[in-house]
Amino acid sequence: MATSKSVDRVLNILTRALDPTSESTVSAIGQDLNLPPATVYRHIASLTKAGYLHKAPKGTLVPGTTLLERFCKDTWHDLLALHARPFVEELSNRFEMTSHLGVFEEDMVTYIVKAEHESDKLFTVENKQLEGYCSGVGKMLLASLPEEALEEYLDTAPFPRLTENTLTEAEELRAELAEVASAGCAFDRQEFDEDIYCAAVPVLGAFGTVTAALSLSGRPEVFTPERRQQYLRELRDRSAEITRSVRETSLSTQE
Amino acid sequence: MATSKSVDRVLNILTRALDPTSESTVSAIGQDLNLPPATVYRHIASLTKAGYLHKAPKGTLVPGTTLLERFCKDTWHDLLALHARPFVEELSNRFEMTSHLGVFEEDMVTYIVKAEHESDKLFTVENKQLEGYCSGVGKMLLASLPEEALEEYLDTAPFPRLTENTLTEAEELRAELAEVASAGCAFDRQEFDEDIYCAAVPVLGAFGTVTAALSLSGRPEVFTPERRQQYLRELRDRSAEITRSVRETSLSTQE
DNA sequence: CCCAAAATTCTCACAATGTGAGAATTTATT
DNA sequence: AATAAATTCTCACATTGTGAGAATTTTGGG
Repeated sequence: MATSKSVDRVLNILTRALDPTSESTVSAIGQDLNLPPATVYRHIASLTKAGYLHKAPKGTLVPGTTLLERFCKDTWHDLLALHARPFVEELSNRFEMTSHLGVFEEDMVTYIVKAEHESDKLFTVENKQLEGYCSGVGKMLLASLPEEALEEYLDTAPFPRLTENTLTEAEELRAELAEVASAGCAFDRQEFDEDIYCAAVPVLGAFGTVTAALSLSGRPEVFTPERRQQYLRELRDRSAEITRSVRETSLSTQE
Repeated sequence: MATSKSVDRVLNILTRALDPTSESTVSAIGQDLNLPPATVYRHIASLTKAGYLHKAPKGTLVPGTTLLERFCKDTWHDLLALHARPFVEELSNRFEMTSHLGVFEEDMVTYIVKAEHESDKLFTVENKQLEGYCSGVGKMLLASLPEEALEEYLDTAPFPRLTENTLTEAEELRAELAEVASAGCAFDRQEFDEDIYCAAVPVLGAFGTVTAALSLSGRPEVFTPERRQQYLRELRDRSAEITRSVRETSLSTQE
């Protein structure tokens, strides 16, 4: 029963902070558990840094990004969308193309942020679900699924053919997703629509795993090999910034 | 930046264990974070004791009761029902009356466990929702609500009158609930049905707060003052056993 | 706008407390 | 039954967490 004091204290603090019935302010917790302020602050700093708690405006503590990502998918998606939007818009403006941020829910892709350029409109809509097997974001997310979940998805094959490039067979898609996984990016090569090409990269969350995917879509002509590389570079940079932005909010302001 | 090593380690372990994409076995975590087994085990013991993790059969770690109660209401209710059932049945048999375990959801009471004696059937059904203001379980749960939530509920007054004892006005109910809160038990004095009397006590969860209520219902005649005391004693004992049972599972077997 | 009262962060010296190797035990696996 | 793995225990050491108090920032009245 060699249980460590500091750890037990921290967990008590966390539990107390997560208790929905009592106001969770830093010093109230100190009172309740009668711990000296210095100690409580130190520990709450750890909890905050690790994404378990988040300091909301008026000094109250609320569940942090780690807990949200794991247990409150909707709230997490909202938070992610909030932080990602500026970057998605930046991408769209820079390249005069459409940029999406999408997540995976019940075998479907949901675009939670979309920014398009007036010159090049797409039919997609925020918060509407669409199939995963035939889009850049979808394939990126599928490729990041745990083994069994992916196999379950592949069991629903064959998939409806939408263009001559669509991957309709389980075997084709499995191979493609393996490549996507190892490359860390996905392309939709006119698999959904003859006139759309797309590049997508993963966005990492609190667990260091793929929580969303970020994409740029446009007319096939612009996706020359060298441009593709440029797009990927930009997408990767923005993706990293999104991850950082969400993580940092855990440490600083707003909800 | 005086952050403590053991605490940071524990939080890393917890995060790693909660990561849904990788198998969370005790030693796999040790590998990943390269920590010596002794250390990992010690810390996981703390996490388990505090209800943040739970050792599932084959050695995998799953979210514990504290997290479930706070973030996965449905799973929590299932778990609670599983553990409570034997005690609810015991109560029903012992007194040849009906016993319920109920929780509060969106302003309504849901009975998640019911045991009745053949001699004294009630019309209630497991998992069906019913109003809170006119039952023992309902009043016990209402009385345990945080201030604002209760006021919000009271704003929906007046409540439909079901018998001549029904508390229909916000003011009446507020006063009654204050008494219930301070007494730590609630009676339904034929407020819902002329032929039913009921006693209810709270059931505490991982936060030490009221997570459910346990009741005995029967014909009014049997609720003599001295019998009432006996019922309350039994209810309180069973309630404590339910709490203990759920908590201990965090330390031992099954999911 | 300013002052008082909290709240929060920092500093630091001390020893209490967490540490990890390894032995001992229990539990899977063949 | 035998072997391997997983888990718990033991223990001596110094690393690391501790909390009082001072210093700084933020908050909230008036």
